[in-house]
Amino acid sequence: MILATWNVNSINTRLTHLLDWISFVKPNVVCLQETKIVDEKFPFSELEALGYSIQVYGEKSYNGVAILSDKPLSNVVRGLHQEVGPGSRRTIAGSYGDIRIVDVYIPNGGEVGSDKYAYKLEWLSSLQSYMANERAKHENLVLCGDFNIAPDDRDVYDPKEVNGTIMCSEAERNALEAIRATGLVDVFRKVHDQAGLFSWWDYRMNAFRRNIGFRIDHIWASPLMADKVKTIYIDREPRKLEQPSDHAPVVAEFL
DNA sequence: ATGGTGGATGGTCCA
Repeated sequence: MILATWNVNSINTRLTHLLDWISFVKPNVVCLQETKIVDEKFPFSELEALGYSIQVYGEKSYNGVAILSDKPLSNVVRGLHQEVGPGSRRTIAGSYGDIRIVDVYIPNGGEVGSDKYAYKLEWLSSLQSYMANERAKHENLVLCGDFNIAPDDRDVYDPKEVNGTIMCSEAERNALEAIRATGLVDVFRKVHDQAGLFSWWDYRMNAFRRNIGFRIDHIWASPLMADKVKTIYIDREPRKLEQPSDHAPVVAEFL
């Protein structure tokens, strides 16, 4: 089973890249973030033509998540707990056979100490309780998406430069660790331990060419599920194209 | 401290 996660930064602008990439990689499940589109306007037909069933939870201009799957998901849940409304369409979950999949777009957080940062930490706390509940219910569980947090020094281009700033602050990393401690494994780190493997590069300052990046897009799984990983990689190819998303897709294959 | 770029939008906000 091949599962991918990709922050596309607008499904409309990235649709051609997404269709080409999916046709090449042929994932069974694709978790998308930052679709930036209301559900009625999602490009269903183009993706259905590739054989995918689609579940969406979007809003105008900002945020928005979706899951594409080659067989329909069951028990789809939108949002964390009871939250509704704009600014919060960041989570969609569903069951692919006996695998529970949770797709998240964790808030960016602006700058450390800002209102947005406080919101990010609150949101992470809410995700922790959500995931504790999911973990209690599902033996095979995947949490994936744009976490907007680089877990450790290997996941940033220059720890001395960025530790303590957004995506790399102690409070964010502690909150992320608390979510992991509900019973999940960073599948990428189960396979690769080297530094400098990033999933996001700022559009500015030729950051991609200079590999000034961060590993903030993740696939986490419950232990038995993580044990079944065959390969996991970050696909930098789409980031090299004209008009790319600033994020690269992450792909995992499970036996 | 600022600004560098890109998406949605039609002013700025967000990342």
